[in-house]
Amino acid sequence: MREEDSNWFSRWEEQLPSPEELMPISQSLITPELSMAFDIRNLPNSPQPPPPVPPPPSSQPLSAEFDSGDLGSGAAGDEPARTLKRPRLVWTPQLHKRFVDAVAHLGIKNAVPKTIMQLMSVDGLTRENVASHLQKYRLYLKRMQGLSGGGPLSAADAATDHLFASAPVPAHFLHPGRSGSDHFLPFVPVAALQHHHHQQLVAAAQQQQQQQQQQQYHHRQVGHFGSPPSRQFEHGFLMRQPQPVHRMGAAVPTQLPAYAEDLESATGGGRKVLTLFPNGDD
DNA sequence: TAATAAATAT
DNA sequence: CATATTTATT
Repeated sequence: MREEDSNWFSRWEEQLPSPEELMPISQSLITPELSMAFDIRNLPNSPQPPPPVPPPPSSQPLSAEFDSGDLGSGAAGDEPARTLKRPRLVWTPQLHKRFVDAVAHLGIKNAVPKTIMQLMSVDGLTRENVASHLQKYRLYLKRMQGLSGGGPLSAADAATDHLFASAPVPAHFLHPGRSGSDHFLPFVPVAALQHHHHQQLVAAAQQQQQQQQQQQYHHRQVGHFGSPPSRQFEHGFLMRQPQPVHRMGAAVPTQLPAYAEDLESATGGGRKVLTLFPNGDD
């Protein structure tokens, strides 16, 4: 254990905390804000869109439950509704695990950002996120190949790709051209994820956290407002709804269990970062 | 400062 | 969709 370790270790502990312990905490951290349906998906041609989308794009509205007075002190004219830059997505090990799982189930051939994203069914996750991560993942795999064969473990690898190292990499990924085709798929490595612990709480927290996401990135350090609305449990779960996949030659195998997302303010700086984390088991 | 990670552009 | 480049964060 050297000082070097403490560097990434400090942030690491924030990524793999006991969800059960964080749950109660999340409840305290949650802060009610404006609600916007960013979950909407623009469908080019929607044959029968039964859109349960009550909240139209007319959002902007802030509940103004607390002091919505001067949000941007000095920032005259803030345009929250539009021009909303999505917070930096933090790929947590669990999320990456799900990513790898999705790729493993889809196969290298079908492992395209779009399909992966759809299979992951993680709300808030966009194709760009998956694409970017996928590219990094590929590079990681390529590097692993080069080192496998005589090259010993490089400390740099473990230190640089600790995130990827956290996720089990299917052997198939390391062998592109093998057995002619890579359309095999024995079974899903995804064991059994049936932990319904207090997902409700997580769900509620996530719901509120989503709201935070849309909110401006001001508020340096958001303490707890201590206004726990008791009307958030009726929203079912956070997992993405069974999105009917249209325009797909081969239908995806099946959606993975379910994952919720959590928004956490990393870095005391105040930069809001969206950290989706699957509340399954690792 | 440099390095890593994600976002964005090509 | 894949790759390259730029930007933000550590």
